[in-house]
Amino acid sequence: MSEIYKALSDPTRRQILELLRDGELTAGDLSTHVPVSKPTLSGHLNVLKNAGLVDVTRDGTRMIYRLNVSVLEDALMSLMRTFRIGQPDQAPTPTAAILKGSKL
Amino acid sequence: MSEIYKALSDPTRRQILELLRDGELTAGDLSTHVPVSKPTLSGHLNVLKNAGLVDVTRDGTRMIYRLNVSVLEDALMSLMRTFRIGQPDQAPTPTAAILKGSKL
DNA sequence: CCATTATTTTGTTAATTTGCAAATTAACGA
DNA sequence: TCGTTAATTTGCAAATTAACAAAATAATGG
Repeated sequence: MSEIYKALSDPTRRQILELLRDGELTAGDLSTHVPVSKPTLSGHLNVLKNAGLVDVTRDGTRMIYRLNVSVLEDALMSLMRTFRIGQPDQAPTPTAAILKGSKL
Repeated sequence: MSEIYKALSDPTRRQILELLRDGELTAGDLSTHVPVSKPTLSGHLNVLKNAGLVDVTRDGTRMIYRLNVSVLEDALMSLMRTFRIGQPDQAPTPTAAILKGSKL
């Protein structure tokens, strides 16, 4: 599970994910948009693949990469639950409710 | 902004954030729960502080650390918007709506 | 099977990160 | 100002990461 955060921690990899956001791209397509050498790009794609954030299929000589949003979604939801983000506040205890209504 | 992802990419730092989730703790408190030396812990706390994920105040000889949830919240919300997570699906085009209602 | 295209693997280097022990700083109370 | 407690900074080693060029692999078309 920790591999996802590692994968997200590099700006080049986040750029790749954003490029894939609107649809699948080949390694070569990505190469024209991401300012690193092809071997370096290939390494980043491998990190993303191992984290489950992208899926790959082959089409002839090219490799087609696509985003796997659900993995990202699960990771974010998990973080949100852990830190209680975007969730209803804890229901106040009766005592807290009384104090809140009192003059002091 | 990229510092937040970097900060989150280390498991020890995520553990620290979780420990702070339920309330503030001193560096010493954290030290008893996190299995690294105090200098190492201090380094991690500094990374979290620079990312804005924690705030610090001094209380006599101790340093009190507390979670800054809003920074984490903003980062996650930004990611969700970027990848259109937890948002209503794209409004269907008129044509798509017609096709959806048809038998084929 | 050979040439071409697309991509990955290998080998290497430089930079960054993580870890610890030892030394240092900061605040407090006697 | 000492001595004590709490935490950080410094200095250094080991591990990891990101980058590239060159070589290797895989698939296709002739």
